[in-house]
Amino acid sequence: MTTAGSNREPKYRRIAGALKQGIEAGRYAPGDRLPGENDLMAEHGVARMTARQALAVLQAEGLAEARKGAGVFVREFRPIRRRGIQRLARERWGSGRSVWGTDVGDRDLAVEVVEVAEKDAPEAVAGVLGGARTWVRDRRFVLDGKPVLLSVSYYPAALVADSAITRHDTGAGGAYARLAELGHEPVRFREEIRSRMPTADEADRLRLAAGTPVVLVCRTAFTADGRAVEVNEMVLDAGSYVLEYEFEG
Amino acid sequence: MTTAGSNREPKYRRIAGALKQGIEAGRYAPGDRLPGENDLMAEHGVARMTARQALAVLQAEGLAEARKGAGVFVREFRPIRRRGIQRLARERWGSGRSVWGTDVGDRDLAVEVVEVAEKDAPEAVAGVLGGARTWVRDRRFVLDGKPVLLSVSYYPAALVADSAITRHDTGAGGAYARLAELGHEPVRFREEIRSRMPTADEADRLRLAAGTPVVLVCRTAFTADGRAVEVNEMVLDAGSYVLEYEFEG
DNA sequence: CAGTGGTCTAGACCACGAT
DNA sequence: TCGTGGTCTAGACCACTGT
Repeated sequence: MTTAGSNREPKYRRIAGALKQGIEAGRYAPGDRLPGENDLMAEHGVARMTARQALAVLQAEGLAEARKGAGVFVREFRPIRRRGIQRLARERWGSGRSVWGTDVGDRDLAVEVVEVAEKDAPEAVAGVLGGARTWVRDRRFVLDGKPVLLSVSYYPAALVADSAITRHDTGAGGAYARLAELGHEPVRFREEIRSRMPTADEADRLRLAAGTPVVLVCRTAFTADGRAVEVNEMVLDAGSYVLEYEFEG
Repeated sequence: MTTAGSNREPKYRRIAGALKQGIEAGRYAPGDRLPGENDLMAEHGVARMTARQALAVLQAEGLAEARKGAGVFVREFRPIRRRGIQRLARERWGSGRSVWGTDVGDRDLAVEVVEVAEKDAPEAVAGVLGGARTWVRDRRFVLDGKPVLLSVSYYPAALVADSAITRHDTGAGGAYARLAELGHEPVRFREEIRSRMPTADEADRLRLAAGTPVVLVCRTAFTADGRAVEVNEMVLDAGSYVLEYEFEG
């Protein structure tokens, strides 16, 4: 087969490429349904598995999303902005004028408290906090009905045992206000960031489409005298967030 | 088929799960070869496509990597640490004691200059810099022979036209030193971070295995009077980096 | 060279979503 | 109910890697 000319690109890639072009050219807008397996089989004269492979490429790249019994649809990207320093963010310099324009989000954010319990922290966290015995606050953040963030916070048990941090509702000002009242106000923070594909559990709890990575943010909060009083491990839906940090050279 | 008991997990997932367990349990160490398609077909009595699907799961999750003609291998994760504020990073508080232990990297880092040219910047960048006419520095960073970072920097053409920023070698201290000499020293920075699956071109230029996301970092540098003098768009291999930021509340 | 993963076919049955 | 994507089979040929 294959008349003259070297066609060394696999069929499924050619098909995927054609679909991608269609998306970029705007022939398929975000939310639109793409041609289905049967359409591609007929149009390109290929077997079902080949058509599937083509659609799988778009899904793996995060461009499309399959809905069982309905079709494959073009995905949308409307992330929310998370600022490292909220206080400074409102200063005059450089305000507005961000490269990735995103809604600041006055949307409906719900916080589900999954669990609050006294537990041993993982080894790496225990090393930072100076002891394994911790109170753990496990929460999930849901934006407009879509889960976007899993958050697990660890506090040294000896420090917070008698505070509202051990209860579902930490009260006004949250855990940091309670730490401050205890004489351990966090004033400095370190955030470590990486990204990878989600585990099956993470994909489930964040309801992630295939082809969506997660961003891992690990925040450590320090008091003025350098003691670590909180480690917060967060798992973010990468399609829902843009992180922002500002600092001086 | 399927003797008693509801086995509603697809075969390929069961097989993938078994392989994952093997990795977690250490039966397959990083770099080891996993059972191949033929092995899985024989062991589980399935068709080739099904065995492939199982192996595809591990690759999509970034746990394994296929090498044509050789096999599928367990991947390793040894990222390098990139600090937002190098100066402050050496202060006493909180030094050491990071949650994700990673080599600070005294490894061999090569910088390839792909292109230095005067060009129109993309619309979003032009908006930040206050004009589309820019000098563009396109570079690729290679660590121990493995590409880890693509970097494209934009500078207002009117500002840097006569400086070494327009040449391949910017000289001692780099572009920031040249900007300082021109009276436009960058003193404040904003970095915006997101993550997604790579485009085919990015995967190619970073030699990414399937199942590896990229991290996008967009840095904007401001002078003391609030003028943006550089926008640097970076594409990082997510498997090669941990980003770190420190700030005060 | 033998073995590996990569691509592809032509069927099949299923669970699910919308109508 | 009908069309969709999801899973699976049993074959096949190819290009590549290693020895």
